[in-house]
Amino acid sequence: MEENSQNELLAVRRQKLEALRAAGIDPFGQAYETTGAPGQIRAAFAEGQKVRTAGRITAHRNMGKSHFIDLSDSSGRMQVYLNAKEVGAETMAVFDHLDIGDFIGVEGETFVTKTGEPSIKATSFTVLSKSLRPLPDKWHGVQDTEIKYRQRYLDLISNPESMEVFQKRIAIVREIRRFLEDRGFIEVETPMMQAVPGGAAAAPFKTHHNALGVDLYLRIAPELYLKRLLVGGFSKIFELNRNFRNEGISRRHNPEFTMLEAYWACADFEKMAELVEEMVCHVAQTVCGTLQIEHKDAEGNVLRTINLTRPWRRTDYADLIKGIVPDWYERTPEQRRAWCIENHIDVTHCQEDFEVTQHVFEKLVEEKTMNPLFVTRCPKELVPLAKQNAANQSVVDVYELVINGQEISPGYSELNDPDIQRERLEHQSGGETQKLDEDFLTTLEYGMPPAGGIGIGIDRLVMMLTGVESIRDVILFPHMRPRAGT
RNA sequence: GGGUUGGUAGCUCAAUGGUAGAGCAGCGCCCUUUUAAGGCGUUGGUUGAGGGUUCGAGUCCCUCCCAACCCA
Repeated sequence: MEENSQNELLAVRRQKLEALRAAGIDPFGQAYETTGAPGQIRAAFAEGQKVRTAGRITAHRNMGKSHFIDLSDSSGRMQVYLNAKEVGAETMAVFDHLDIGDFIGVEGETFVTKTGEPSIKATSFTVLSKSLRPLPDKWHGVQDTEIKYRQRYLDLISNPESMEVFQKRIAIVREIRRFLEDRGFIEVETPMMQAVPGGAAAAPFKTHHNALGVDLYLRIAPELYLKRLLVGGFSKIFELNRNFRNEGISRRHNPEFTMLEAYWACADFEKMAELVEEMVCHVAQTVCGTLQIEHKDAEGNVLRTINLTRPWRRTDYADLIKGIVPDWYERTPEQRRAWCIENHIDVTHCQEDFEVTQHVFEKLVEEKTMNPLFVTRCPKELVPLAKQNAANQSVVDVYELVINGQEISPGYSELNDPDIQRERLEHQSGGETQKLDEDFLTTLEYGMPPAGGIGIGIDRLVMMLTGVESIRDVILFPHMRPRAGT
């Protein structure tokens, strides 16, 4: 396939490459000083300015003796006008060897065309990089999901809406950092390779350190190390980085994903809920400019609007369950299972009674909750690292924040009693349990201040704020099965 | 892991079991303010891979690969 059809398109570009070289022009040029990126010049446009800019040629409109080209990069697009009479025949001969996809630098003066388009009238241009392969369709861009994910650069070049989502993601992460730092939290870095993969219940990736001769695991959560820092005297810390879980890939799961965890000494889960509420609203207001987040389908119809207006609803876990089945907690475990079967909720995979209840919660509360909801005081079995409630030892002082039908953020009053922590970790039950990190338990014995802690799944937060349905659309390079030859 | 849908030109998409097409891109020509520029002409295919059924397969059957969606 590469031999025939593709090669004809490639051959033409290779010929132009050689033609440039024959004309004494380096097709892969040097540094080029600019007065601004294409999108910046367009955004701050003023007529009659001498400017220099650089970018990729993404469109070419040939009028005979004059040409219009679009130069683009992540900043946006700027039109360049090239007139044979003004730049001369020699320069136009060089221009004939350029293609859509090439990078050039342009020098000229700004003006507005008679159709009102801000433009640069080029006096000269410089070849910065020859593109040897054709770009995707200029109008439809890349539609093939496989190409979008495997060759993200093509998606970014040709699909402005994809570029916009990633720009928003970058802004969201930046605003979260700014928000936390403004409130006195400092960002720390803890190990991504851990001897005991703790802090969550998940299958880890295993690796090996040759010099030490030990197996290590990519972290599934930073929690236990951040708590070691609370013991060490830090009182307001956060880490915003990657976690790794060796589990299935789906619309909502990528093997590596970005997590924010923050800890605040002498705070509790209620104070953390306040913090998260403020933070998400700050980010939405700053990045999206609104607290009403519209999710649209491919045709642009609004599917739903998520209303982030404060205050956010807070309801106890048990009350939410009772809202579905009022006498749920008066029933026996067998009766609860029977109710699930009657109501077509598959709980065959649930080993323990609390898992049955949790499954009902996930299907009938979580998945149906679009606007923010803090689910408070969850069953203690679900959260072995949180403090038990003083009045009701069967629940823990936590919230689970649900937005957009997904768990976006948990927040705890952190368990700081080393003996209870040991017991809770040793007596976990159900399908998923956490590893026992002896070194962490020893650390707790030195004394950890009471603290509030939160986690926020950044990918899911970005999905919620940008209205995309798949985690792959908010991760630049989502994991795919490797393909031979690529 | 199970189910559904899909894979055709560089890209976006067509094609009752009966000669594989269009638009864009490319190439050639015309055009000095266009913007999915326009007009005329033109190149380009092992239809994801491999088997099978048939006079004849992009299309039907089987196996495999890749992807998306749903379920677990």
